[in-house]
Amino acid sequence: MPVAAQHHDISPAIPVSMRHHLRVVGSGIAAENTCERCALNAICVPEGLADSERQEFTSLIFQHKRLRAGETLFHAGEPFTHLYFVKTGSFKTVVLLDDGREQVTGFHFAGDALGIDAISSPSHPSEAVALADAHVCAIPFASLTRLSRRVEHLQSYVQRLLAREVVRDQGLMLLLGRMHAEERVAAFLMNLSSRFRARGYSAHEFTLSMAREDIGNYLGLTLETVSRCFSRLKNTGVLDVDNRRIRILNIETLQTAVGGMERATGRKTRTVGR
Amino acid sequence: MPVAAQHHDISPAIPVSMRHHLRVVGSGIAAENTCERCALNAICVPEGLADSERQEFTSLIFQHKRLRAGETLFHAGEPFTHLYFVKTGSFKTVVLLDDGREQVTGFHFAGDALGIDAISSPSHPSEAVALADAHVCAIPFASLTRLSRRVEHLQSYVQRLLAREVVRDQGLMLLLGRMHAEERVAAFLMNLSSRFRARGYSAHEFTLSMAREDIGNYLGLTLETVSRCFSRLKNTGVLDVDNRRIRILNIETLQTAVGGMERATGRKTRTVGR
DNA sequence: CGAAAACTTGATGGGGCTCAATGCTTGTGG
DNA sequence: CCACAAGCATTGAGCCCCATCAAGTTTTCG
Repeated sequence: MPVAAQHHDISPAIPVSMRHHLRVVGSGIAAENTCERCALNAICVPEGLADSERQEFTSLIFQHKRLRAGETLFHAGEPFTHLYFVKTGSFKTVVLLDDGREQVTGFHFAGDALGIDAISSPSHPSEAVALADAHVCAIPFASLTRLSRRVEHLQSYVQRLLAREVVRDQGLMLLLGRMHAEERVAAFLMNLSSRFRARGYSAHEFTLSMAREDIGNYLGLTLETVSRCFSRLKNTGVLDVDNRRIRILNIETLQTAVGGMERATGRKTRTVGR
Repeated sequence: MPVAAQHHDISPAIPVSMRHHLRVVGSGIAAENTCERCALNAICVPEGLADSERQEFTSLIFQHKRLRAGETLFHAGEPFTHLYFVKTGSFKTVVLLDDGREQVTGFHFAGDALGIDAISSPSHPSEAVALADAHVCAIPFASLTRLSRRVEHLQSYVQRLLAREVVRDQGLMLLLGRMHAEERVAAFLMNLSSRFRARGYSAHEFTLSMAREDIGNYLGLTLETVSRCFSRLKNTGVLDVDNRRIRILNIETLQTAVGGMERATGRKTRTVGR
């Protein structure tokens, strides 16, 4: 099975121009270290390392793991051993409540780290599920910690991963606490758009790798509400939505839809912000 | 002005038996280091340090700052220089949206750290406001980083602070995304209860230091809804609420009110979780 | 192809927001 | 010390956004 996107691989694959860098020897686990030639090098591998240190870092990655769509990379409560980096495909992370309720806390694409929230815990507080066939690198966290005692940059690297996660979570809290349904959906799309652009994909046209239900759960809405918001944005000419294919036709309007302007319909302006 | 609680200091003060440890010389900024005799020593100061290292850590605290109720410790966007620990009083932390909307992301009491979310950022992403007259210790973060290069335990200490914050945020996301109003209020009270117990105060009886509006903002509700939930819990005999004075009469019922059981009233059971 | 999953769209109702009035608490100045 | 103001909290009435329920349609995949 080739690594390149299949017809049902709806995740944002690495751009064609870069794909040859990602070839993995054999199937399943690849022993060969390919970081230096990996397209994601600049994203995963910390900056400011000396060549020897950089080599030490990349040599920590001794597992390349494959997952099929729907498979779980780690479950909540499982012992925390590795930090992961998404190479291809995409993931959702989910936290669970005792009574079975779930909250999707994030979507993760090529270059994103997985398992950050387990740092300093014995076990994973959340679980990570592949949304499409995926491929990850695994770094044993104990080794990373050991190495970071000698290599100064690595210390702040882990710190930066954690801090970025805190700020990201705060943004989601703002969304969940203070935004209306349509604002949440607009914010979600803008977020995807800028992340895809940062990875060298189109910011205006992309394919969602997650179901409406996952989006709804992430945004604190139902799948029906998400679907209706998509339709409304489509009818107002902001988006073109065809199943999971998204084309942003008017990114300025979408951006203003995030902020608190009065709604497009001439309804009474709410004092916005519950 | 004495450090001990005043009649309008409605924050959970350090228990009377411990107060003499907290006396600060003069007013304003105290130069003298008092960590060794501070009641919060076990909470703020990292464990597992050698005596000399512990002394180095506490010697970093060269500022003790006082704030009156309503004053801001740091604003969003301000350069990040210090990590703070609450000695007395209480704080709320708030993140801001461009259009003026705010989200309260947490309440912080004696022993809690402030400014964690600014680590690895040039500036504070959130702001911290004193809810009552307060007193904090300030640690210059650059010095802490420098020291943590030599002292191994300090490295994981900062990491643990950050990681704890991530997990805390995930809990709030679950609350904001998946819980009903009354569940949110119950969860909020249970959270306060256990934090007060951990600090040696009563878990059943305490005084809120924040307004209904702050609680509502924190929980993604309006102040009216919070007030109504309080009243309902009072009428069902779970709580005794008198303004900001809270007495938990039936902590088991309050706990079950957090999880997803059907509502107390005989209403139709919802499939819970939007 | 056929079944299951995913998505869309409509109808309906309720939880919580909005608006509004009132009571209570705290702080201030005469 | 009391009156007054300002802020905070409670309570009620009305209504809207979005969850729920229910088809019907499209897509996916064995």
